[in-house]
Amino acid sequence: MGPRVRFAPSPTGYLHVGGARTALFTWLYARRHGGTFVLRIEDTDVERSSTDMVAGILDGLRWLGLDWDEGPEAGGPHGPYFQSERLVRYRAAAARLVAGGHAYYCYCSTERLRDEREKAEQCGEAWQYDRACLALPPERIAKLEAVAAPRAIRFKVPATRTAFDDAIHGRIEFDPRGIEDFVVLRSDKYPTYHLSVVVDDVDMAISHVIRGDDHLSNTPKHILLFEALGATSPVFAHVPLILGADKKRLSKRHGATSVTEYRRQGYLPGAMVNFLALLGWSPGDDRELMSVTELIESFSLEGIGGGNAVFNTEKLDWMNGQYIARLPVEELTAAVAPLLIDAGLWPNVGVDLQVRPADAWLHRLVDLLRPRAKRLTEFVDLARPFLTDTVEYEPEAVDQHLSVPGLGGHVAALAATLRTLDPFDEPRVEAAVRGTAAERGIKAGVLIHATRVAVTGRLASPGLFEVLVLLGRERTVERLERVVNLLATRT
RNA sequence: GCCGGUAUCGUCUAGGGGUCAGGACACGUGGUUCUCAGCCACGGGACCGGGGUUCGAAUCCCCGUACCGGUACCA
Repeated sequence: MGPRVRFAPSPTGYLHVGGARTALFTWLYARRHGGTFVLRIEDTDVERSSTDMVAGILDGLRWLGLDWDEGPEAGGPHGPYFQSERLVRYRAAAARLVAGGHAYYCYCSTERLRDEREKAEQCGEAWQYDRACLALPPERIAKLEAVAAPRAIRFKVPATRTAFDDAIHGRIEFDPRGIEDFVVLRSDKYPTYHLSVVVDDVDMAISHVIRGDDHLSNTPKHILLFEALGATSPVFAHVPLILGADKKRLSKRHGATSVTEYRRQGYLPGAMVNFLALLGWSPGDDRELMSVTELIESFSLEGIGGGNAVFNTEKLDWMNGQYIARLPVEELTAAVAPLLIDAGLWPNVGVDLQVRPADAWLHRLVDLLRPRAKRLTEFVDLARPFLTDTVEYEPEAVDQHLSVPGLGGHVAALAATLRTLDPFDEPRVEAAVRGTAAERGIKAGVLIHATRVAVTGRLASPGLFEVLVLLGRERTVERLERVVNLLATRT
């Protein structure tokens, strides 16, 4: 039996990169050890949760390739996997705690608690629940019950020290005096986070809890609950948080925080996974570009560092570029095509494509463009000159390369040569361009640059001869002649 | 405030009582070249501060500082 681990997001927002990384670590751990990855939706906060958010989170996980063995849509023997459907269990557990003397009813009003806290705060002190309801006389309780006074259930924190060995941080101890008698079941009969996680982790037989560092301080409460419920605590591993460039907790201010957003911006799931895996975790050697298989093989909780990590978009960009460079053409094209379609650039091709297989041509284009793209979305702009016949000339390009004296004649000569060139392949096109330049007594570079501007309108493009061949003879000649005319009108 | 965590190039990190403190991103220089990108080579750049322990500390211990998290009838 392998370990049972879980990822338990609350659907109050989209899948955050921090959550995604926690999910990734958890998933890697399960896959590494032949365990079970459970997905549980913590939607007890009905007000803030929504089914749209759930769908978004599932989509995000699927996009990253993090498949779950048990959970929404997958089912499993420990369901239901939505906390909102498990309320009876929490209430039963809370009742059991009361019955066992581990918890007690609390009738204190939120106003009173708030006032006490404020009062203490004014004196610069922290206030902890004073156990006012722990020793309520029976007749007082009877009276309160008679009027059905709202009551919450508080956990009676024992005076023993709690300690545990965190898989990432090592031994951690807590003084019980720092922990107040926290509420486990609210007066509205909804559980607090502490109760629901523990009950669910027990029910779902979770062996390892891998979660964000922000839960480290809650862990003693959870351990106390596991004990009170008669269960053994799972192994805990608290992974450090992801910060923004200013070392503050990553938030909208830092730009994109949801994986959906990164997907939209043109990042490949493989790159995202690879990048996230290396944020806070290291295989122990110098490897950086790692396939999912390699990640699984090398993953261990010990490899996770103790400190928070800054989300470095530049490195993500680099890594994405690496993935774009390595992805098989078919896959890359399949990923890019929808973007071209959305931009209205495809299918929308010139005459040449009537005789060429369109997909093969697109493959060549994508291949030509890929070393220049860090994100998929960049393909749209890069591909534009190839997919539309309206050449937009960049002013600087025109200034720099089309204002050469006598250029019209040179370009016209090149157009004439190319018109009859057959076959129209790279070596011949190159020879034609260089030959024309030589005949006309100008440097090849001058003609090359002018031609580039003529056919793409831009200062930069892939290698010119490859561009011309891909464009085809007719479109090349047509664009060259357009420039010849342009230059003629100008002078 | 109290409790907990963390601290190696700007960033992600490896390492760990004796190393030229290694790699990657970013940056700089050069090469390839028709431009850009890419690719290749080279370069600058770090052990938070102070005390201990030790022949020797960046590494172990303590204190401090900074940052992060928690301190709710949020999760």
